[in-house]
Amino acid sequence: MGNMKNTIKTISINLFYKKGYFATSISDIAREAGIQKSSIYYHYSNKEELLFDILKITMVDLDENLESQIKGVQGAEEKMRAAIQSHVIFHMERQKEVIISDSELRGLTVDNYKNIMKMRDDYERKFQSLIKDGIEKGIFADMDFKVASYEIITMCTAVSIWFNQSGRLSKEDVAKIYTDFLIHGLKG
Amino acid sequence: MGNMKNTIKTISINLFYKKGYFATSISDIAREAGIQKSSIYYHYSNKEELLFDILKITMVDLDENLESQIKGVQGAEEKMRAAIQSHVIFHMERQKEVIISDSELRGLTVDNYKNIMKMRDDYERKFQSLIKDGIEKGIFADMDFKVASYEIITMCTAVSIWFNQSGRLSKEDVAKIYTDFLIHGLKG
DNA sequence: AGTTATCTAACGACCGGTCGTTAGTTGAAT
DNA sequence: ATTCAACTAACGACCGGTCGTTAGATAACT
Repeated sequence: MGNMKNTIKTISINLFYKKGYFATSISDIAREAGIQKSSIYYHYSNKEELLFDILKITMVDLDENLESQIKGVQGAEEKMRAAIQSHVIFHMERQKEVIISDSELRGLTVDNYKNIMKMRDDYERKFQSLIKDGIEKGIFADMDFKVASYEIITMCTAVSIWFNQSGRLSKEDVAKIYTDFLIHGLKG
Repeated sequence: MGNMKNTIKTISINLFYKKGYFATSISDIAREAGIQKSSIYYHYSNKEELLFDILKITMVDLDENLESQIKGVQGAEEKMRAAIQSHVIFHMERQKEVIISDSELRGLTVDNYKNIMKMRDDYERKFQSLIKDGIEKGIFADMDFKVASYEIITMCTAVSIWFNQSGRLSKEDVAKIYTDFLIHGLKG
């Protein structure tokens, strides 16, 4: 699996997802990694840093994913379609990490919490810009763009909860359904 | 505040909401209630029963709310509007409890978990029936009714996360925005 | 007298984290 | 080429503290 630090991170993602951050002990992680719990502290200075590392990387990847997918796309509707698709597919591919990101923010101390929330706000504002742009161009109906961004992001984020990799629908199927549904909502 | 059992429940809702179920200790609850932690055990046989009590009542109320709001309403679209409005408004009025319901299911043992999930499934199926009905009558576009139910329910549930009682928008404003947006999505 | 509600006191288990130590590796100085 | 200091990665024992829970005493009300 490569180096131990990565092993610890991967195991932590699985355990935090399965049992939750607080219910997962350092001993649990060490046991699965096949080392003593004290050895964890060579790689991470405390439990929270481990959580923060996971949350931070997930947010960075999510944001980079969005930027790369909308870059170069022309037209307000097409840009929004790309953004929705990017968000939905990321949340199907990185299910465990995004579920941790949504449910374990309480494990962070103030500074780290603010750090993550800042990234979230920035990400949210990118969707709001896309909505505003579509409204100004008359492609989307006139609406409260902030509420619209919450509607879109929360709905697309929740796909991580119910989507089943080996289920009836492919990621592309789901992305298409979500995109069409939301574009109709935006066009009004 | 009435009897102690109710006081304990109300305090628990606030603490579970603010700090999370696992991070809230029986001592925390007792301290706020002004009693010793052992006295909690006179009213609840263990910590999980306290959580289960909160989750169960919330689900029962949510379901009763839905039934009473769609009862007597005529027409597939109008019935769906009533259902969405019922769900959204409940999630703005009972923010703390529904957030606990969505994030603390891991605190339940198998039997209690199954109990709650059964109620959730039943509730979900009621939305699916409404969608199927609208599709059959040609009012909604032809679509995957299961995915559509996930789209609607998860989006409307998440209103509990961002809605601010003393914010810019009233509950009725938000309900209207959500209902219109989703009906457009359903009509395609 | 009996019941209800609370108290004090303690329990065993487990937690996150620290400590001193060790074995193996690396890299520069001699 | 050999020596030696620093670094990496891990060990196992242990700490103070908190947790949920239980047992038994006690006070207040009916």
